[in-house]
Amino acid sequence: MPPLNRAFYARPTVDVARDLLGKILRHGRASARIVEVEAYLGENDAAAHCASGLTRRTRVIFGRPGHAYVYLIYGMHYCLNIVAEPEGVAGCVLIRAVEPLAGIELPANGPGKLTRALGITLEHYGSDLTRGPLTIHPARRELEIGISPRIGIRKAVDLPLRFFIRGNRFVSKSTARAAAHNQDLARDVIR
DNA sequence: GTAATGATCTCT
DNA sequence: GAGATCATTACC
Repeated sequence: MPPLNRAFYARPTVDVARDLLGKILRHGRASARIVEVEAYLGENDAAAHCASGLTRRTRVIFGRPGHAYVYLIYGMHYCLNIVAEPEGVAGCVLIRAVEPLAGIELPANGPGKLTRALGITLEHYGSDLTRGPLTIHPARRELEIGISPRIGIRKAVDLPLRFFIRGNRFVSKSTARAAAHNQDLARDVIR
């Protein structure tokens, strides 16, 4: 199965985030199903790294869609993001949790854990997801999507920009907690 | 130059 | 509720 093409990523960040759920993330022999993501918009989103404009660290977010934005947080955890929106428009999707399918021995239910489990580091910064070594592949499957506010941030905490697969046990613990508080939001179903 | 600050996780 | 631990940012 070929990787998702550029057009998939060149859409509004929220659409890309929701559609990434259930897709297969591959790195070398390791593969995992994406079960939890968060959308980070450009301007108007105070919680996003790219909110304060174009810097050296955030330049890929403004670049071509379908590339990886990797950064180090708290001095010890790498986080994997997928660049969305057409070139020139800021927007990215944070992969928060994946379900290990093959070639993975470590737990991957959290942004810091999944990068360690998949061997993702800063050298994947700006990597093209349509070419590899890091790729995302389609997977047709019916999903029940839950929506909740993002967590682990200080600003714009109330925006419902987190998407996850309901009932999947690999969704991170803190998401489940946030969802319990927002049952009216977590009721969306797509196919 | 230098200093403060996190899209976190684990253990106590 | 603290600690691990460092790239990026903002401000001298």
